[in-house]
Amino acid sequence: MLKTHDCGQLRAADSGKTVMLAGWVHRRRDHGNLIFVDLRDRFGITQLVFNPDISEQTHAAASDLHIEYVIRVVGQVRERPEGMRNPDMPTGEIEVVATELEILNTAKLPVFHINRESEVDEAVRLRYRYLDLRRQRMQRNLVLYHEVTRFIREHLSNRGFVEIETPILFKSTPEGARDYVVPSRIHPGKFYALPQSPQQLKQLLMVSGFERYFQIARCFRDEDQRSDRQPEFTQLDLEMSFVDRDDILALMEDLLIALVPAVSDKRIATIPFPRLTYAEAMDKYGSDKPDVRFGMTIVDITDIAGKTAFTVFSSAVEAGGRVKAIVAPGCAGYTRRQIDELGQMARDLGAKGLATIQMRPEGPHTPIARFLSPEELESIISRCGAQEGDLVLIVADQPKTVAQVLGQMRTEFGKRLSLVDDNVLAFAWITDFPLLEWDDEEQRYTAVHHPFTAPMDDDLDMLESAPEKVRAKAYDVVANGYEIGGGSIRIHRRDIQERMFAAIGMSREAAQSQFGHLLEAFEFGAPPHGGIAAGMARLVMLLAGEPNIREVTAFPKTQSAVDLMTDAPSYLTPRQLAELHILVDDTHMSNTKDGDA
RNA sequence: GGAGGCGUAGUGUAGUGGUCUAACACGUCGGCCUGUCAAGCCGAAGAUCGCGGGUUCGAGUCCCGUCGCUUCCGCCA
Repeated sequence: MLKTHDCGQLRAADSGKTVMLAGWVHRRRDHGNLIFVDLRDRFGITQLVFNPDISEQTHAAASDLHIEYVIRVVGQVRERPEGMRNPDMPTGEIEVVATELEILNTAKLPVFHINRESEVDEAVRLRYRYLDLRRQRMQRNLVLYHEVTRFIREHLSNRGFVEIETPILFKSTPEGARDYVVPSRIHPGKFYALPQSPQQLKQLLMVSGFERYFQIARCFRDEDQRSDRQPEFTQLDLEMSFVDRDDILALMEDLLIALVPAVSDKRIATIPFPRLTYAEAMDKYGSDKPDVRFGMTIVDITDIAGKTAFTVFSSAVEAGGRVKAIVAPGCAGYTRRQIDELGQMARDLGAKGLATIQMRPEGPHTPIARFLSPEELESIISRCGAQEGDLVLIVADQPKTVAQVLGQMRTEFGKRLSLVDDNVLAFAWITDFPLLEWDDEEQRYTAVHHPFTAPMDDDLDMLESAPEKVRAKAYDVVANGYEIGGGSIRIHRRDIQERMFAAIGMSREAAQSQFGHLLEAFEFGAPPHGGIAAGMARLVMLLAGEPNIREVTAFPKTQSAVDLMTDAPSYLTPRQLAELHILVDDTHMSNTKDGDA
């Protein structure tokens, strides 16, 4: 080892010891004679002192040090003189008086500040990610990620779970997300697909009798990015046999309740986690991943509004729509311009318009006053529970649109009015999802969750007659407006799985060629089973209080799925393409003969 | 595929049609300095204002296009 101690380790009790430290020059304070160097390694920072009275040669060498040089130092630990201790740093009571200095490597000037937490353009950070990862924020976040992973592995291992790896080169299935594919050299024209999740394989492991499986699993989905979505990501994936829904929920809830205090200072809002059905969540929060840290729930005023003379309301109700409202506390004083901006936001979200009631001291003010009787207005206000000083926002439309608009506006006001506490994690379960939904584009039903999700027993006989009414044994765990994980009890019988494939418009032949292995496995004694998968980065992002998952990902890709550091994806050489039996359109070839190579 | 935001020295910002011959902070370089810890003081260098085109007597500033990053919608079994 080039060091006897790390830079976060030495204390007053170590004074007098001769030590060897190695790391990066974090800062240098050159007083001409005395030189102070803050030496940084992964574990902390220790102050070095170079004094010409101790070693003239070493002091002269220290004059040539620059930021981020990699050095090794030999010296004596010394308690700092009274009044010169730094209570803000763990090693602040000591310093190391350097007697020897070796420059292990020089460093170009970093393109951004490594020794301060200043904002830097993210493209620059990603281009030089190895430098960005030296900074405190990323060091802290990646260590947290590791702690979360380690905790989960121990927690589940202690409960009889076995971690089993499943292949990354797998089979393409057209259901679900777009696949990332890998050409086969040995089998011209054939492709592997990278797994979107280990779903089928973990179900097969249940057929194999492992009973309790988990995996910290890499997954790949070729869809557009979001602040909480990367093209490749990691899931905590788990599956259990001989369980029902509440067993999975209890396991996951126990895990999260134990995890949060073990790795963070965040407080869990409510234990046990609240449970909402999908219908309740959409009704009250306008979202299937509601932020339940604050109220402002959506109020249904369809019965009152539908009878008014305001045709926007009544015609929406006649068309099968709903009229709903949220109450923004303390916003009655909004200016005309602010109200107009809210109206524009509502239209941008898909509403035809936005009705408002400003609860002013002199009485309710609303642009639609002339369409409402005083009793109707009073009735709406009373239903919403609006008080003086509040602002009521009303949207009339099809249920889906109303939920979308008011749900998003609720989220906006949650931020705007600081109703959300960043130190709180408000977990909740969303249950009773619909099994299927109609897809206009494809002109068929598609699985809301995935086609292996079991229908509720009571709804099974509607699978063919009223597919949209069938509820699934599916559940999501959400926190602070993010979907943290989702799972279900699975189908474990061939006949029901075949009916499910038929319900999503899949022919027997297609089912056989794509999922024949699974159908066949179900005939060899598949136990009842179910599981859940949770996005690791989303969870760590919330634990770290970060605004996106790139901040907890070592080497993330940009929104256009590019790695700015390596420039992946890149062109292949003609020789590589030939070997893979791939013809690429001239317009999509590199203009250099050797591709990117 | 669509909508919005951003792009000015190494980094972060200011500049919203006319001494902008582009300012400030941090950093960098040179000098001084033996107790600093975001060290201090003095001085200096450093920017074809993302790229291309247009409007104008005049464009960092307005318009069009394009590229990059980002947020959201679609998409994400």
